[in-house]
Amino acid sequence: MARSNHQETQTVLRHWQEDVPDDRLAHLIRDAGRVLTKSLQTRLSEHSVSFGHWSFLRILWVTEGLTQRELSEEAGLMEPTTFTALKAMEANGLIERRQLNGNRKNIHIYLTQRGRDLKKTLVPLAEEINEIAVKGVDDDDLQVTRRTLLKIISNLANANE
Amino acid sequence: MARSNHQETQTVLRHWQEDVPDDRLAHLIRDAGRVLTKSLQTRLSEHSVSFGHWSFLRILWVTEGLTQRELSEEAGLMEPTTFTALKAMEANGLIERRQLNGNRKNIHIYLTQRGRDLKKTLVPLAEEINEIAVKGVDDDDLQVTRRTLLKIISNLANANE
DNA sequence: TGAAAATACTTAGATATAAAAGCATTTGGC
DNA sequence: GCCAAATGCTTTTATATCTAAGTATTTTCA
Repeated sequence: MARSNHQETQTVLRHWQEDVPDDRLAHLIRDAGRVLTKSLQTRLSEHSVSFGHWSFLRILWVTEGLTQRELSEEAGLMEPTTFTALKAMEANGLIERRQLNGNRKNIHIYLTQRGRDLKKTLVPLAEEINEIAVKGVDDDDLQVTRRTLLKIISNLANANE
Repeated sequence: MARSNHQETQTVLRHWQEDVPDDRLAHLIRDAGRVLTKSLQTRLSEHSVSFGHWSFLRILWVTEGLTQRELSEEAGLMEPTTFTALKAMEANGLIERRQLNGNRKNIHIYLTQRGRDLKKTLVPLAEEINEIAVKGVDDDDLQVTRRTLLKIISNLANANE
């Protein structure tokens, strides 16, 4: 598995060193995202946590009791995505879905002890990947990259208005 | 549709202007990729082309007759992804899958006239999105961003060895 | 030359994600 | 206080992608 993973990332790399198509920046950004996601996914799967669940755990480790909708906003994902992920996480014993104060509409999400405990195991994995990813990159360059990506997101947000 | 798209990208934006979690660079890269993909997807769908099909059209506009495996490599995607996409593209009349020279193993992919003609329509869409995305960004910053992303991909490729 | 190895495609099943539409509940204004 | 609008969750359906495993074909080499 590490093997084919390696081959795959090598392929992505070679691709980028060779031909440079017209919409290359978009393509490059997507590829980087894919490699990052896959690296995390591989490590998380050793703890039976999927990438999608990680996104919500991260938020819940900071704030429990949010509604599904609030979680969607925080995660930047659509509600059906959130819904499906949370249902699975409930089934896996990572969270509980509770209705409070007689309100039958809002569903609040709380971690189980198991979900809470995973923080200590999983956060270091993400930090490790970040360290690996940016090794040898100037801090200045990272700043520029962050700024550029934010600008791209903002430009497209306004254009899709 | 443009509306909810807008709201969604706005949500992503707000998210990034507010809290800054620990693995923020990875998250930021993925978000940028998602916004870029969605922008292209929206425009492509007006021509009944999905984003997945676009990836292969782009390659085929440069070189026809590649095998499925070669296309996978070029696109940086796994074979089942390629297989499924090409089957659908064949059904949509964008490509033809042919066996040559009595070789019953390799399948070579050719564009139909319709597939070929789409180039004039679709390439400008991608160019437009790129222009919008990088508007107001320094050329130098773009260079730095490209270099940084490449380095990230390369770092992770080596780490997954 | 015939069996083992390598190659190429295909199938099956899983995850991540979204759009659209439906249903139930709450809220706000008259 | 009631009804219309807004809100929040759920279902359905679709796309994009992967891993793992299966099948068929070609190549290699003993």
